[in-house]
Amino acid sequence: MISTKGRYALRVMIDLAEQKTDSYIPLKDIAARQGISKKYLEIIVKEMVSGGLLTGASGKGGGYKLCRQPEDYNVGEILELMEGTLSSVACLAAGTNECPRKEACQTLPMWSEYDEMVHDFFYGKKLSDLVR
Amino acid sequence: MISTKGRYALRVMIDLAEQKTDSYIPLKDIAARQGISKKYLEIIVKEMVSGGLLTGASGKGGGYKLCRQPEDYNVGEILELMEGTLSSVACLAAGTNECPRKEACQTLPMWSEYDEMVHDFFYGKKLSDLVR
DNA sequence: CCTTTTACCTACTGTGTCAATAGGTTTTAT
DNA sequence: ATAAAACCTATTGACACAGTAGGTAAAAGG
Repeated sequence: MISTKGRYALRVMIDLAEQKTDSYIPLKDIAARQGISKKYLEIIVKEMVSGGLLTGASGKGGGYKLCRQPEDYNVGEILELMEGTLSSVACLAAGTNECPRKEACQTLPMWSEYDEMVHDFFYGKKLSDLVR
Repeated sequence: MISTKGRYALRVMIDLAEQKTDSYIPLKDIAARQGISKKYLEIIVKEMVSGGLLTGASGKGGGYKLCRQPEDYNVGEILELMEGTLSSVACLAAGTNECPRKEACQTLPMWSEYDEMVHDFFYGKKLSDLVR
């Protein structure tokens, strides 16, 4: 299951993509519009900044903004950043030590095929596709 | 992520589908072949019996067997039984109270589309497709 | 009847993640 | 100087995951 982290992150991205202005948008406003705890969003947005999805600016007049055009983001990279992985099974997630049953495993090909389908689905959706 | 419950259940089903005989197979043997704790498998297999995937027989000569032909099972029903749901997001899982943002939500259509794709993938795979 | 083999049952546990909350400090524009 | 914002560290309660432990009931063979 996609956790709130991934889902909220996506909603923040959409919210920002819908803003007309090029100035920074305070998290307070985003939280209010989306009905999400601002404190919790802080954690999420922080990861999005360090992951290169957003830029933040402190101080009065500060906030967050996209650092690319909406059509230059895809949903997959957003979800993968927040969820850590999009893999369906532990043995296919990045950074996992190889399964000793790898060669004999009768389910691995199915999981691989599944993961590829999921990857293609989310990496094929642009942020701009979700904007009103 | 698919948990060990779902993955192990699938391996048990495949293991049973590969047996030539029609007699009951002791869990001990399945656990040994699959390299999974027998105690843990007990919990999983119990759910599979009550879910109608397997039949069990106590006593000497007892064990477990499939109650249908391998081509009459699909992977989706096995995973859904063990995982509870295959839904990608909480708001689409069965038994969840409706999201108040449902109408306005800009991500819901994507999650629905995704869930449909996942459903079709797993319900389109038969157990017999995974047998050697 | 007794023993062996098997499923079946209840309970517990350590670890980790999820979804936040709390309370600060630093930065920046006015 | 002040207000508004991001940024930072720590903590928490609830729950699921992945088992483990120790027993009871059932069935077959001798």
